[in-house]
Amino acid sequence: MLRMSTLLLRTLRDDPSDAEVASHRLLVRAGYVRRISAGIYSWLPLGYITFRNIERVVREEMDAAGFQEVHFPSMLPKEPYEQTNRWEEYGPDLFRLKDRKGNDYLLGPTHEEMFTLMVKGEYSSYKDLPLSIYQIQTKFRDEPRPRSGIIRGREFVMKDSYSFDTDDAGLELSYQKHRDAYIKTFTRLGLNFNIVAAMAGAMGGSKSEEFLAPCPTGEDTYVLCEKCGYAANVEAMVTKVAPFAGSAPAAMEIFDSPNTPTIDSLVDLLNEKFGGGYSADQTLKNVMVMADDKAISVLVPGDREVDLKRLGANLSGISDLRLFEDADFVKFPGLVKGYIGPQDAKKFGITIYADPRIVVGSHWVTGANQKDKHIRYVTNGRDFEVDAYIEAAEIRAGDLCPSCNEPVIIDRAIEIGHIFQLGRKYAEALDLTVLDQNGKSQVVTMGSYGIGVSRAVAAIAEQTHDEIGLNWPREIAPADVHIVATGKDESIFATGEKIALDLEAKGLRVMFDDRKDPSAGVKFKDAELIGIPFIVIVGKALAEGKIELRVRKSGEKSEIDAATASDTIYKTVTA
RNA sequence: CGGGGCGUAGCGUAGUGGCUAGCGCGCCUGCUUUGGGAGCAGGAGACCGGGAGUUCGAAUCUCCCCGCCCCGACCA
Repeated sequence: MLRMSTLLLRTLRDDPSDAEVASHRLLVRAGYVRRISAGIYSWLPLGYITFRNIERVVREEMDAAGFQEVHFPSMLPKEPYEQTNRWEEYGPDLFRLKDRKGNDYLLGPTHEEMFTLMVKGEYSSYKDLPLSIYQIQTKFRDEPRPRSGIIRGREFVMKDSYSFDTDDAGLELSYQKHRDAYIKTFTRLGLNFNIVAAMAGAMGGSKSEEFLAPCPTGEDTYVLCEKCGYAANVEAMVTKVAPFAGSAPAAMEIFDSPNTPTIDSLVDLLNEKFGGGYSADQTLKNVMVMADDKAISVLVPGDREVDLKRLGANLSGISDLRLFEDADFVKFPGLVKGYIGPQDAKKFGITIYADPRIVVGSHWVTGANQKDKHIRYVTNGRDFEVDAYIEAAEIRAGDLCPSCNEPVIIDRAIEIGHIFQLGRKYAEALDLTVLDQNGKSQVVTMGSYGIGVSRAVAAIAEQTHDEIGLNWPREIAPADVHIVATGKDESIFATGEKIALDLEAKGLRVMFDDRKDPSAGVKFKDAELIGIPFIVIVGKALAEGKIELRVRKSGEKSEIDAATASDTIYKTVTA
């Protein structure tokens, strides 16, 4: 039993000045967490109970799926991370330290290397696979910007799993098993979530999906089709286009266009010159980008910007992307800033990437590669060739869903889980092989799967709180029932105590506000703030043999008989 | 890393060169009170983020440093 008279808990009446998002504000006010440093938090008793409840649910679901739990140290030697090149690649996000002999260590940001080596150390036959193992572990990442309380911390707890298979079909199966286990886990945690297509990107590998908990203060933006349920990370959103249906255009025609530095000014000029009917989406923007010191041109309709994040995610093998600067234009004298068109790109030796909307046969108004001149009827396939189509244009609400053609919305969410088909990147780097049926060495293929356990505390708080406080689903709440004793009569406290003990005997978890001093109002406010799902009030109604039972979520109140209170409460709670 | 804001008691804050740094919450003692953050009386708690400087005098002005929050870049 949690007794409030002795519980290490001090609720705050005012919002802490450094907290903005609801979960952070309420978790601090209700005495669940305290900030130690930027992105580093301590858990007080209520918070730690809640955290462990979530951890327990995650563990139970992983075990139920047949995954085995292991545990690695947080502090790890540099060498495995050098073998996979991540000692370098991770850059300043990696917490590094040295021992007294000057050897390098790191605080693990994620544990692919260690898991791979563990399997390598124990297994060497295809008969041992498939295998899925996991740990629940504190991770360290020196984030450039920790924020939103425990949503993005520098120290956080993650459940990370890894699957090991001999072939792609096996990996797909392991991936699906994790996907199913994640669905069960998040459903049990009471979270609303969408599974969205994501880019595997920096982790290497192919298929990847994110589990996103929608919430207005979330930091991830994603695309959602409310009609068919299609959901995708902005980077992974696919543009659906129809083939060009119009008639063949006239030959290219150059025209004067002084003082038209922007698309808007160009559209105005077009309408003035050619009698109206032009809009920005008929113009073609040639965005020059430096991709690891190679100049590329990205074509997008004039009404859209290039989204460098999308471009980067869809261009494989490029580590540094930036827009052309003046110094770059100097290196390409043929490119007239503000008047670039794709029709001469071959001459300049520039690779052309195009948004899928630039379909073969479509014609565009674009720059004439001469100062103060534009050109129209520039036709894809006739006047220029696209080297590769790429998803690089910005995504907007109202863009069409690639699976059902309805307009999509853009929504915000907290990322609570991520599943990847990693492939053989780590197994190759660390030489994890098994012998197959023919006695031949096979490189193992891997999947990697994460759940933000500490982050889930905040995500659930975000999705379930209301104006007056936290509001936990029963399974993860710090207790099932919060009994408030209020009044001066000793029988009130004795009755509260009796009900608490009865409920505990029935297997419920109880928090008992047995404090003598605080007034009724204080106790009610605290109970609402703390957010245990059922609140029982033993107070002045006891004189008439009544006790009040409240449901935190709905605010519903009922009077029950004191004599049979624990039975009634038990039934209501477990209903 | 760029832009903006902030740092005064456990929390929220007032205080733009002048007395012993003020108030609310919380905390301690006593009395009263007990169904919506009670009342009265008394009390404890602050090297005003740190350092250097200007000044007769600095929380207040100047410089440097540190820390924190928000937006962006970046990232689970």
